[in-house]
Amino acid sequence: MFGLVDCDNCYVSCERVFNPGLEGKPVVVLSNNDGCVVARSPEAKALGVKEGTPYYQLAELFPGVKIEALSSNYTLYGDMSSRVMEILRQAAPSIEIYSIDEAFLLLDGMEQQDLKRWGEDLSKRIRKWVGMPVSIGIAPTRTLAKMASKYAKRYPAYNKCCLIDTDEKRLKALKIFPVGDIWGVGRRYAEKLGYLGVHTALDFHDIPAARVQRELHITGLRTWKELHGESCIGPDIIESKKSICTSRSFPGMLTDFESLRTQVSNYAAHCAFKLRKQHGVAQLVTVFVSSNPFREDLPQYGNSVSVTLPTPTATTPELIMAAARALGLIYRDGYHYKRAGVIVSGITPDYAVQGSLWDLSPQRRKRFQELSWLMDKVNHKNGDDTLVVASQQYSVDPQTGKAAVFKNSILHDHRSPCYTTNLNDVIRVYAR
DNA sequence: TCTGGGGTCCTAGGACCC
DNA sequence: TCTGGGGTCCTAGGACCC
Repeated sequence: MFGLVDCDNCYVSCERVFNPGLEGKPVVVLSNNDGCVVARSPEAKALGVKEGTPYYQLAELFPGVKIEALSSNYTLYGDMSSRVMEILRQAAPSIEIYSIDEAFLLLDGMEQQDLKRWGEDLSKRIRKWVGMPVSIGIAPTRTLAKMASKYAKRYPAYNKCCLIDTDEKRLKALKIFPVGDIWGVGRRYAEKLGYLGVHTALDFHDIPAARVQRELHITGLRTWKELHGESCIGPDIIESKKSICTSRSFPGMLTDFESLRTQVSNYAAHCAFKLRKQHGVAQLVTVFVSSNPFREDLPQYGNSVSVTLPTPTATTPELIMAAARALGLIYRDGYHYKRAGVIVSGITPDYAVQGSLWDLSPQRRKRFQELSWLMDKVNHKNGDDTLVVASQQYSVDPQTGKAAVFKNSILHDHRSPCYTTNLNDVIRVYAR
């Protein structure tokens, strides 16, 4: 049997733990730059606030309604998440962390237990110890466990845990479950199935396997089998990523190469950091840029390019240089850039690096490695971006034409303090 | 004024190999 | 007149997830 534990309105719940005044009110959490709604409290959902709604439209869409809007605070959410995961680790034989707010439990050897009761107790414990409300689904396959967790979330009568352990319960659950809500069926597949008259999970369950394979390919067939009770979707747990991406939209728009390069340097540095953290090195650096698709009055441009490194590496200077070179290949004058990003891929473990004849000298490489290692150490101790490569803050003063320090800032005007990880933040709040 | 970020897998088609 | 067969690897695009 598999369990799926899903935090209810994860980001909003994290905020409410430290700010109980938000309880019972419509609350939303916003994306970077306070752009879009990415999380909603049940009250906000009930009002009809949709995920992805631009923040600035909330006032127009819901006039006269007081909706609490918070900037996202991923440091806080990440820390709260790891506390929940720690409890799960102690409770279940083994767990697979699926995302910041979800984990699968592998319940091997627990078939004889009263799993319904066990799940209810686990949910209660997490609520009590961490303050996080969670819904739990338990079933013979991961797809069915996901479905069960949605029932647990939707209907209070389940008492936070829904168990599907018989064919009767399975078919009953499938019957009223919208096909588009199945794990593995996205918007496109749901549309396609709709044309074929397939609207519920049971409709989907009842069509022949060959037809599923033809229309939805192998991935769709796996989902279909899972609904029949055959577990065939393996653990999706990736120890080390195959690609690492850092990208951002800018608060405004950038029009000159230097500003863009400064941003891209930052993203490359962040990719390098994440790469070192998983003890990997990357062979390929991809840079992409795009203008603002919402500004139809401006000329549009988007492009990406990849550069191959002579030797896979994870040092900050090398990745920044490669990214800057790539940016030079796709940058065009005359556009208003809204977004850029860096992707590193072709990742291999750092202990088995194949050298190249055309590479840096070993001495230079070694210095870059030591420098990167030192930066990680300092930044870990003193906070992110305490120590950066100069190009990460480079800018040209438009008045004087001289180089100046660039202050890179992402807007988050409504951010809560990092209650669990930053003492200074907490002191500041209490002082207020 | 203002519209997120980070991943994976599968498939088809082309390049290339013997 | 007439030009094979069986593979692998890579990439772009499309689907999915949170």
